[in-house]
Amino acid sequence: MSIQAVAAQAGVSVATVSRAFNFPDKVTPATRELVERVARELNYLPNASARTLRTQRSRTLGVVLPTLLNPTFAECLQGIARAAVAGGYAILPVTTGYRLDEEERAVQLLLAGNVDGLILVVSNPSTSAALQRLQTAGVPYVLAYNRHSDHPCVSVDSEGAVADAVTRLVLLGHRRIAMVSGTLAASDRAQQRYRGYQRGMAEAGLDAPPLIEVPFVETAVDALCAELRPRTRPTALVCSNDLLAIRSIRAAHLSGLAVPDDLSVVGFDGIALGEDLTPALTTIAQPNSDIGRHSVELLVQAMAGGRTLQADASLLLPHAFRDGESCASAREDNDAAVS
Amino acid sequence: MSIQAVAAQAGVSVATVSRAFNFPDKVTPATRELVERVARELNYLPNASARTLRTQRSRTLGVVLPTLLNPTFAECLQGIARAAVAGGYAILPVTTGYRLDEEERAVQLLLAGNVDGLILVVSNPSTSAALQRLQTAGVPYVLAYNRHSDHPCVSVDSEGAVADAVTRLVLLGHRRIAMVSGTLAASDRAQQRYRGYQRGMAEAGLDAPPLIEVPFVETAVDALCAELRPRTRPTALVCSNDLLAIRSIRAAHLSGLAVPDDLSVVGFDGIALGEDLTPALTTIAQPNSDIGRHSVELLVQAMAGGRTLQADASLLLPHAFRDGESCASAREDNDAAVS
DNA sequence: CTGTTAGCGCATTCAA
DNA sequence: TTGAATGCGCTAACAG
Repeated sequence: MSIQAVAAQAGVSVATVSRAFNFPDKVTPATRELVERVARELNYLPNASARTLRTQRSRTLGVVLPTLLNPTFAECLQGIARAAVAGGYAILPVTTGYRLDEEERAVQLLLAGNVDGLILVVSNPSTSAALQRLQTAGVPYVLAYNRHSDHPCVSVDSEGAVADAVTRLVLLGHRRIAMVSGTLAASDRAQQRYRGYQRGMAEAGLDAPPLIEVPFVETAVDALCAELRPRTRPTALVCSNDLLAIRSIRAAHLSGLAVPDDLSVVGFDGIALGEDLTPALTTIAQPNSDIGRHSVELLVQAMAGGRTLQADASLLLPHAFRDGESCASAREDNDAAVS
Repeated sequence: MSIQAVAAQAGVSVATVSRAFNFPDKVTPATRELVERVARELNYLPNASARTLRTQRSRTLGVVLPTLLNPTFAECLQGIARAAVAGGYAILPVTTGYRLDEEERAVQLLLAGNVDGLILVVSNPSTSAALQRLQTAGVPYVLAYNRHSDHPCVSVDSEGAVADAVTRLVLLGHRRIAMVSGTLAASDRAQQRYRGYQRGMAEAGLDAPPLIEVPFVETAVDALCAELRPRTRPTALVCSNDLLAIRSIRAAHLSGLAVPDDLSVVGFDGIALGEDLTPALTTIAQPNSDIGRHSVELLVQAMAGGRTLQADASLLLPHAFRDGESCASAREDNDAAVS
């Protein structure tokens, strides 16, 4: 069903049909209605490829995310989708599974698909070959969650947030506070959060035990259990994301520890699911949906001006410490337990 | 960066460049390498829109899902993505938020985008206007999770699975078994699962209390709490999906009930997260990733033959009762509690 | 093995 | 206000 067919059936030229759709004001109300009626009857849909080819714009935004199995990114994507539709854009989401080669492949795919701009969560902005490509291609983009002074980013102050969380735990009487993180090398957020942990511990004058580093994708509850052995176990765990926090709680249970009585657990991300858990997850909540929304708005705004986004357009969104039930005061006998 | 530029730079015709990419065997190794080198130097990417317009195929599959906030569909999408890549297809996922108008809008968008085929989870195959459109458009499609004798579907026997689950609960000594479901009208799966519940109860000679129906999207833990009031409360809950099961466990906790000691909870879906929870979710596990994979394979196979998929190609995949910790024998005093 | 050329469906000049 | 004609980038005849 092409514009030709509609034009023929309506007894007008293809140009008129095109105008009736794109500039309704530029045709007589009579002809417009005629065209619309015929189009409807014929089930006509403007061909997106042809339109993109002709106009050199697709009104589509590419979205590159690590995974949708982490609700954080699913929530963000929903924010992106909503804002994109509102701005008259479609989205084309792709996941990378935290793999660099996939990151590059994704950007390549999206570029070939003529997206007008990109929103991406990359492993590490400093070293991302995908970003390099984008820069040279001159395609507007914005990073979400990532934080880097050379790129336009929409993020939160992960480092400060974690440092604050550590301070809270210290105020609750905790001394042995450990951090659980996904593979540091695979995520600049993990690195920032780890720095925040180190800073918080240092400020409290506490020794930071070695980072408990586990894979992002697999469950690794067993590995976590190993870290909760009685003699050396921490009384509080700061987790680099909510999924890890959930697994840590599981590991505690398997190790015979009660949360929060024997072990406090703090997450990071603020996934909605966390509030429905028992114990409800105590976490540093990011405005995931808003991160998506703002990313779109920044991008669309820049594109409207025919510009690419610059680093100085970066946005730092507020986070919030969300009090749940997975965190409590250190018990007296905990000190005994670890000594 | 167009094929023209590459051709000029390499000193060959555009046809040769095209061949070098699409039929490497049809050009001399020398020219192929030349073209490849030049293309790389120029950062050339074949324009997908132009290619689609010309060939009338996009090598893209549209995917219509209710939401990605339910990990079930995120897991399925991952299966789809993996299989699609393996088959040389890209995917274009869209969510509908369980809304019919969005369902139709999504199909429209994808059709305009020239997808070669669609995988969709619709509200109700019988009444879906979107499906109607697809049929008349003659575009190949397959339904995932939905089950209907007039359409090609990849699904599990939800009804039988829930009936079996009820039987298991009865064997554990439960008599007051209630069902928690999302809005029935918004999902044929919910309807099938409810029928399974009714059948299971009937077969056990038990009275089925009224369905506890809550919204799909909101949390509705409060509403669930209301259903757990002492005098009439069930001793076991069969939930139409894992998210509802999680919320039910939360509601139990808020109501002062222990799971599984005071209340058994069975979910449906088998989301990976469920295994990391405490208590680990007892659930009817669907092979979410496989549902996605098989959907793609069926579709790709049909498209390769230039056909649309017919209802008789439908696949019924095996489900499994996954034993967790949210389910236990009915306690003696439970009968006292409800009497 | 390689080049020339037409046309996919559409938006957009330029004329009328 | 409308129509005719051009070309976006590419692939697929067809010719050489």
